[in-house]
Amino acid sequence: MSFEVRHLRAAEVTAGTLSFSQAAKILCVKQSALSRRVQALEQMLGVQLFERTKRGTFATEFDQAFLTVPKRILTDIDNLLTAAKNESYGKQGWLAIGFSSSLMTGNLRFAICDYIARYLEVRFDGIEGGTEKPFSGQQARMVDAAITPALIVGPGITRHNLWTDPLLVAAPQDHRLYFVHFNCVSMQLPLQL
Amino acid sequence: MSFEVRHLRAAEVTAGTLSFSQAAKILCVKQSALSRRVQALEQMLGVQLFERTKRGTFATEFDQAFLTVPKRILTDIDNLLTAAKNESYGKQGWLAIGFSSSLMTGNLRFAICDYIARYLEVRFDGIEGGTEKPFSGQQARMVDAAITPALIVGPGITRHNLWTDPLLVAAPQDHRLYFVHFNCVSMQLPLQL
DNA sequence: TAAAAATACTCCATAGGTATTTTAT
DNA sequence: ATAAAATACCTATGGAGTATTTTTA
Repeated sequence: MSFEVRHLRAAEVTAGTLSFSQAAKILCVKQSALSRRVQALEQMLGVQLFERTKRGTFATEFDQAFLTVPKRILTDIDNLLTAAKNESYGKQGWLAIGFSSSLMTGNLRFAICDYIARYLEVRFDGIEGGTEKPFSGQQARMVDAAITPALIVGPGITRHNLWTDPLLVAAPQDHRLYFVHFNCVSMQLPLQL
Repeated sequence: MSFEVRHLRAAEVTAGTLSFSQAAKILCVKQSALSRRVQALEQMLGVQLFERTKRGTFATEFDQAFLTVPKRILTDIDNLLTAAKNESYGKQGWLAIGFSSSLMTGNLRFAICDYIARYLEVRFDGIEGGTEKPFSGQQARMVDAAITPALIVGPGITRHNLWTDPLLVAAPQDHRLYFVHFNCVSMQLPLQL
């Protein structure tokens, strides 16, 4: 048997619901099918991910640590599909901003909404990542800029402090939209830059 | 049809060989099967990845940009499988070293072989990454240390120069094996540290 | 009783193999 | 003539549904 995306999806949803039956409903398969999927995954990994008692399903300690990686993989895949659909994308008028949902509140949310309303000709695409350093390395190349509390460094990446505490914007120095739109965002943000 | 890992593998290998026939051999399937896999992927993405002329197969412009992401996803998946297999792993006696295959030659290869032979009680697990900054972000937490020409920085990561040119070892500062075994590796490496 | 998970059994969808065609070198 | 890619056709593997069992609340 080969490792496939469906195994990761099964683990993800099951970990979310802590119930095979519910997870099966969400994934539109029967409980028996999902049960086997997770079993197959566990067998391939050689690790037990869930503890099944008759009064509930629990994630094992290992699973909790394990799951962060699949989450990122699945996010990557989702973004991949989205990005491909918008192939025209890389060309013009798009601004893809990566962010952690936990940051999308208060001033930041307001500033971005304002920007979207103000610059209608720029299509805005928010790509949500996990809560922890969501846009490192190559992923940073899928978004035009990332707003993150984590430290992203690398050749060709510049940062701007948004607040005095380490909340940064990281973007490729030579990015096509850098000079055109990025500065616009900066201007609109009611934040010290 | 659902998007699965095999589609990414097909695209990756095909982009590497620029030949469906060769890629099929590598993946141990028939040329016809691979051809259909890639077609299915292209259809799902709604984008042409390869240009098939009778005098060769070429990656489209989009594909070249596109492929960096699948590469990372596949590396993540491979590491996921490796790491899970060695769940006992995190506990003791394991040393997971990430490296780029291009580096695994000459002195470095010799040094590591020597270390393996000398410290039989330490199980060694090499995790191979791509040629470019293979072990960034979360990935760095899956290996005990990475040997890389790229600059890996982050909170809790220390580096040691192996050569005077920027070939570094990056490892979490508080890593359980850091003081115990990492220094041993250092001692055994016939390199200036 | 009800509800969740595992399992035996069956079925069929589909991924892959075989064979063939086309076209270019 | 050879070699690569696409396609039609067929096969069979394995994933999913159905039905059943077990156990707990």
